[in-house]
Amino acid sequence: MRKKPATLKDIANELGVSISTVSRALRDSHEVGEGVKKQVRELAAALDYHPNPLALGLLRRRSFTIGIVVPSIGYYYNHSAISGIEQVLNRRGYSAMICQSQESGELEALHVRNLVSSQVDGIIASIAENSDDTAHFQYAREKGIPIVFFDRAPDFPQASRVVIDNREAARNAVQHLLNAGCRRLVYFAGPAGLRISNTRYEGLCQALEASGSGVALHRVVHCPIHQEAAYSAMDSLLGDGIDFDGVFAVNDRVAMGLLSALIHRGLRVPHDVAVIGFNDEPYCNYLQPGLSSVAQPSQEMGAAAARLLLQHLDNEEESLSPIVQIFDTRLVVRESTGRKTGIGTLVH
Amino acid sequence: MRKKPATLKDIANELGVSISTVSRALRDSHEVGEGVKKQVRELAAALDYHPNPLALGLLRRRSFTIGIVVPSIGYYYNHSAISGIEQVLNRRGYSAMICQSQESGELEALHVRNLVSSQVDGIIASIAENSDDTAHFQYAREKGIPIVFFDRAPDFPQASRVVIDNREAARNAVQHLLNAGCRRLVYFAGPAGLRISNTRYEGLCQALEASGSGVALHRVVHCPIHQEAAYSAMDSLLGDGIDFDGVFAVNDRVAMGLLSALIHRGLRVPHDVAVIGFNDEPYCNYLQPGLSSVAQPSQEMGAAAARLLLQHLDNEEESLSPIVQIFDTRLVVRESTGRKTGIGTLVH
DNA sequence: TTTTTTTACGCAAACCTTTGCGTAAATTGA
DNA sequence: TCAATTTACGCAAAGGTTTGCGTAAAAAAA
Repeated sequence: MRKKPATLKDIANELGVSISTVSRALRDSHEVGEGVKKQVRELAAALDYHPNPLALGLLRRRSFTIGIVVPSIGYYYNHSAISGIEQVLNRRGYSAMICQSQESGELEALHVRNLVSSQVDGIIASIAENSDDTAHFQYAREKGIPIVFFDRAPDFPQASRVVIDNREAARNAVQHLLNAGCRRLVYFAGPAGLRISNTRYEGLCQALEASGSGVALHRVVHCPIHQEAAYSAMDSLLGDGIDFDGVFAVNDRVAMGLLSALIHRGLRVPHDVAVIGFNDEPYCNYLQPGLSSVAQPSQEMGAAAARLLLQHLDNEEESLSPIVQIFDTRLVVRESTGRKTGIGTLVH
Repeated sequence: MRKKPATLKDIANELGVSISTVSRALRDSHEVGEGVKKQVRELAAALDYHPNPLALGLLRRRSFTIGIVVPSIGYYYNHSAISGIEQVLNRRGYSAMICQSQESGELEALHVRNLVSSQVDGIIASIAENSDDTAHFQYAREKGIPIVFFDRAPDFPQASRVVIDNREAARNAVQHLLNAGCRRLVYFAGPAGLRISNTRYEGLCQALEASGSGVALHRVVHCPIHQEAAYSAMDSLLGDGIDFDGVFAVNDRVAMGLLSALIHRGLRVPHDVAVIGFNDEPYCNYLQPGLSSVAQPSQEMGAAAARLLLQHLDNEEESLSPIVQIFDTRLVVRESTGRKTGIGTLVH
């Protein structure tokens, strides 16, 4: 037996006034006498009245629901960002529908169209790895639904985005590898269709060019974003007899897998091979050796994306033009890129 | 400029029929002629009509929003469970408000009361570590809002729960340590007020008792659920000169931290000390040595919790009595509890 | 005192949908 | 052919809230 929540009508009937008066009293309108106001407020508190969000939404033509679409909530970056999104959203009374594309463009499109059917007020998204078709986002935009991308954004100028400078971040990471003495690099790029990975590749090339001769990229390795896949990929790379002394990985999952393969093959990290990842996941510091990485302020970026979306929702009519926010990254140096001549961290 | 979604009225006006007829036509009522039905359906498709969820909700007295309260979305168990919850919920058109208690009972209470104000249809929760005050859940129940706990459940018989048998799981884990040859154990229990930790402690004791003499629990260590805290705690434990050869940790975060401290202190795992954690987080396999752990089907448990909640919502009036679902755990054995006489995995 | 202004409230529409009930017209049965 | 039934639709209420407009009574101004 569900208790019916108190409504304005309940208060109005009890007090013998009209519903409008109660509504105005609770909003502290000057059109209501002080005596009545006081009575209304007291009774509202006694009945534990809370305005019905659906009625408000119906009136305001808002569902107060936004859609979140990410490849996987399992990625540290994503659940960390969602955490930031939720914190901003909850304060404003919004709730979220979280959808996982599982790195599938088709599933992503399905989710987005479902969200539009559900009449969400806005969408925050990080796209699937091979998602170059943006028809579903176009569809949402045509319905007037604002979109904010974060982390992985497609080429879609009609939406705001919260991202990092992937080129620069990669350049810095690779420069760090070079500074550590690496000369023959391998790039573990993740899936071939991943835009941010390609952008990071450009940064990698820039760093190589800037450093002049004597350094080279010996291989770009593609594999799914799994530890296992990265492990296998590194294992077969070593089997091929490729000669390298530094690895830049598109993210920490991949780095974690390949690191494990290196160790199991008897290579010393960083003595034989230095490794750097991306995202600075919480376990990086606890791998052996500790994994150097590029840290992104994921939670802040999620919060920023949510704030941006709210901003678009608040300026509904003026149709705010898309905004791009670029966040800074931070290089976190650990043992996996320690100086080659340094004391090996693996010597227990 | 927000496009107004098509409504029944739009279709009705266009076709010169009444709103009710359109509504019935779309629901394929026998009270509408075939010709009209066809016209309505075609126009609905052309206008890309989707029923307004708020109007439906208002009518059905449902917000189609549920609240999720967890200590932190950063814990693997939680975001994995949330993933399962969302999948079940989204299919039924529900959205979620995710709240993090940050392990604070006060914040948890605040969140729950806010959710009640937001008139959520139900709540799925895993409680904060020291949350023995259940007044806020009581408050929600009095409003007729169904609650399903998962993982960490308080002593609150008016709500369903989806849990594991923590006593048995701990007993098995400790038995495994004993089988591996451990005789002097330490329990890294996490925060003192954590119910599941205390229950696991009971399981630990049962395993010790069952194994007769010759084995003993040498210390119970309390610390917050952080790698850093666990590292420090283990570090000072070693400083105290406590003699032990096996560690059972309340979860993998704690295990990861203490493992790191052991390694840095020069101890060999599992040769000198065997370690087992809980939850089987994705990185367990990639620590050095690989961390043995107790796996819970977190995503399935989240999905089960969501299904249970929907079940309660569907049987609203009959007021289904609380249901308890207990899931099986699985021991995942890795190097950290490998045979003492085995080849050390640390020898690179 | 009369007129104008202010105060303090109520009515009703709007937001969108479902559904019980009423009712013409068409169909069936006698 | 007339009554009884069926078919196919419309009306209106309900769900909870906000808000423009109308209007009595009270207060202020003339």
